[in-house]
Amino acid sequence: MSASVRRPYLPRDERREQILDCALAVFASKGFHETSIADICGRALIARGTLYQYFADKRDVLAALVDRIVRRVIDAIQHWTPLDLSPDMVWGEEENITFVEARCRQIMEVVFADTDTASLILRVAHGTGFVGKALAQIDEHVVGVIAADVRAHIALGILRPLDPQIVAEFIVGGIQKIVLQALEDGRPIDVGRIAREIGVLVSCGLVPGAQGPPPRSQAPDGPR
Amino acid sequence: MSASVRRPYLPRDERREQILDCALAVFASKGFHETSIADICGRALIARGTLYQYFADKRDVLAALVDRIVRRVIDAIQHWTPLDLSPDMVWGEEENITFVEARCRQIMEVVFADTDTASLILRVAHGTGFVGKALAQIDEHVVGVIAADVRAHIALGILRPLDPQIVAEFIVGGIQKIVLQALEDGRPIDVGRIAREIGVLVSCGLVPGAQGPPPRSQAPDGPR
Amino acid sequence: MSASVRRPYLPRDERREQILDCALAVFASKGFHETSIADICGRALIARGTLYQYFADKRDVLAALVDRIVRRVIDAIQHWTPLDLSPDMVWGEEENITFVEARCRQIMEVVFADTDTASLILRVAHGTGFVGKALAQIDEHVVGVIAADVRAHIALGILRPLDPQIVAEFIVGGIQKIVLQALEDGRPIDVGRIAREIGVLVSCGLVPGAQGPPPRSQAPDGPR
Amino acid sequence: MSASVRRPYLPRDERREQILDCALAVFASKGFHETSIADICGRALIARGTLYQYFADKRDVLAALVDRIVRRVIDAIQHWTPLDLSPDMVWGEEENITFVEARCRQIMEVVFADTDTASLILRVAHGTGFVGKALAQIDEHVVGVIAADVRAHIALGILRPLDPQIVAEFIVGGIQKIVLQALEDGRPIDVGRIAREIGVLVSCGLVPGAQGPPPRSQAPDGPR
DNA sequence: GATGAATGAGTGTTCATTCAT
DNA sequence: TATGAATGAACACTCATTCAT
Repeated sequence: MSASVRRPYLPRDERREQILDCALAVFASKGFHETSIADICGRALIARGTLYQYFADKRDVLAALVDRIVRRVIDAIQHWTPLDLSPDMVWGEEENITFVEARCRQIMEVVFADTDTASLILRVAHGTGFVGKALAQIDEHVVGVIAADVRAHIALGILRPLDPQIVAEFIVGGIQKIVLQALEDGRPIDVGRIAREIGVLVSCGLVPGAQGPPPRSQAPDGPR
Repeated sequence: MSASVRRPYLPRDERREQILDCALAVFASKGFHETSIADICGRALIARGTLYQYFADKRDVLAALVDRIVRRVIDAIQHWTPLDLSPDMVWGEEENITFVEARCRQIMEVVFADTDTASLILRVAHGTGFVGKALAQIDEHVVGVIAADVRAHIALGILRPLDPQIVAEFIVGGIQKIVLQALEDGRPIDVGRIAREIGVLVSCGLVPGAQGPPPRSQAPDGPR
Repeated sequence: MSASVRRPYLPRDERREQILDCALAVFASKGFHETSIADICGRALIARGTLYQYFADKRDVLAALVDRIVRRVIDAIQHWTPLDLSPDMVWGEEENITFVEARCRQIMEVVFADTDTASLILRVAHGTGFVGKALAQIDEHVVGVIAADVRAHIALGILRPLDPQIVAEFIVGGIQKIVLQALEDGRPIDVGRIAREIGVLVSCGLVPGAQGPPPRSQAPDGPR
Repeated sequence: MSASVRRPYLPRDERREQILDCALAVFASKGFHETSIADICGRALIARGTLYQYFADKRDVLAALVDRIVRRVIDAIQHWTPLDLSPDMVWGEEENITFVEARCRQIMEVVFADTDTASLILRVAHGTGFVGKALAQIDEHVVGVIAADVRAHIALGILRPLDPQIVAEFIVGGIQKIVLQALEDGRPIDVGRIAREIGVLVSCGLVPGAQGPPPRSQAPDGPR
């Protein structure tokens, strides 16, 4: 991202951010343990000692990075459109599909601020103990929102009475898997299409019902 | 698991297996990088040098471990009951639920040979490059089987024409997430219940259709 | 040589040279394999890790050392006075003795920059594969110069038609043996005397001819 | 040499000799430090532990090997034809050449029991402290014999009064160098030719005297 | 006598971290 | 503030040697 020209004496905050940018890039591509302080500093064009003026140690760099991500994600989630459950609203199959679809898109977009962030969250997360805790917050929040959605709908009798927590974890995990797989295969991600597929799947299930969703123009027609 | 007496001149193959058992336990609980050769040997009650009579180096231990797991899992998958698509079969909603349920149970059981294996697969997997490649095989196989199932059903018009690959990845990812979450929370896993929920969700969707599944006794009625 | 104070933040090049000096001393006295990194660092009063900021590994230290020696020796050889073969020159027995004597002195002086270097060249040389290759260059150069001298003289009919290569190797080997023997016995080396003896031997042979060299004051008169 | 078929339960002395043969081969080609016990045992087709029933440790193997060589060489030297100095013998230039030639041939033949022995003596010798001492005996003996020859001739006025020790070391060193060089280049060694050349060189010198040696059929006529 | 499983001291090497400049 | 030389704890790995079988 940054990797700007050598510009000594940067204002403190900017330098800190720059280091974090570089660290993110390197962590994402090599993983935490495989990344050396030298890697980060090399990319940031600073001496190794300089980094220690901004961070206590290597873990602290990752911690700050994760913290920044968690803050951003949770902040984004807070601005998600809440579920509209006004009693006079008609909530049919199509409404539900659209809603799930929207949520999926939101999740992917929040995790996909950029590829590096996604990679860090999905790959580096597990494995490094102390980070797991922090990143778990993200999942908790996302899963929490979904679970709340589901629970509310169930309470209204709009949705089938499944375990909201399981459903939420299942959905989030499914999305993450698809993203992760694309990441590892180096495939691009068609957010719109994936979100729609998941929307239909989660809302209507695999077995075609009487009033299944109307066919769409970009409807998939087979295996990829 | 292992933890035998001091210097008990084990036959070559047994010792090797024992070391792998110990390595699995330690890797699962501490991660690859945090685990030292001394950790493994300490648990196996052998000298550090002994390990090197069986494995070329530390990576080789993990590689052998992963290899063993991959072999077991793939072998297990090979024995999964194939999809019965005899033309005279009536394939309704309930049949599909049961089928998905069974598959979920199979996946969880294969990954849950034991907790350590699950932890290794789900947590250590991503991160160390060469392991990712090997473990990816497992996912590929599992996803492949599911995708094939879905594709076959779609071809028969039994299932909605969604992208089989996406559906398969979604299901596998969802299951993994639920397992992983339970693992991290230290919660036990009610394989039967989870499988049923997923079966219903994936088959019928959240929106209750005309002929949804019949209510069950142990139906969930709220958040956990 | 070296042995400076603790932690004296030396400029990069100086530190490198100092480490090489220390390495030379230790390698010369203990040999490559018997020398540990700790030995070198102990002598240089630096931490073990510091050495690795200047050299890739242990072999690299020896390689750098040998490289430095080879460079110096070959450089010295390049400045040796070439053979004067102007046609009007009278080239008799005495001239030849003096010439051989001078060459011997040059060889010994080049190898005797110091005792450690001599020891390294003559003792450590053979044994460690990659060093042999490098040090072979020195011998090749020296032998090459001698052989060229002999060949030129033979062409002019001044010298007996013996095989120049054999003669050159014989002379160089003879000198090395004498030096090595002195080194192992801890004897000092009387370069002048040895050079003169070899000069006479090689020029006139053991059998006294008609016009042999005139007697000298310090002529040896028996066994040592 | 040996490396015979697997024949367990060999008579003690034969097995010992076989191990020494194998050790010689490996030491000669890889050097002492680069050779592992496993190398030797692998070649001898015995288990590693077996070696320790014949030798105390690795050094002991080399020591025994060197001892065997020293014994053989010194024994051979003892049977060298002594110098014939009967007063009625005519000792001219040609006699001296022939004598030196014979001695050279003897030296090379003794050192050339086989290539491996030569390699061991000339390459492994220096470098490994304790072996140096043992192998020094060989040199001492050889040099001693030559020096005695020279000294005796000088006393009779047959040879020029040079330092016998220096002359002897020079000759031995020269021969060793030629052999060593051939060894390293993988060249074969023409013992006869080399001996003759050295004979002439050492006896008559490079400067052609009045009655130099008569031309021979295989006289060299230029550089190789 | 022969085996090879087990040992563990010894060493090379890495790299996050410190600190004099 | 920025530097990079210096550090040293930590660790992987080797291999001669022992000893139960």
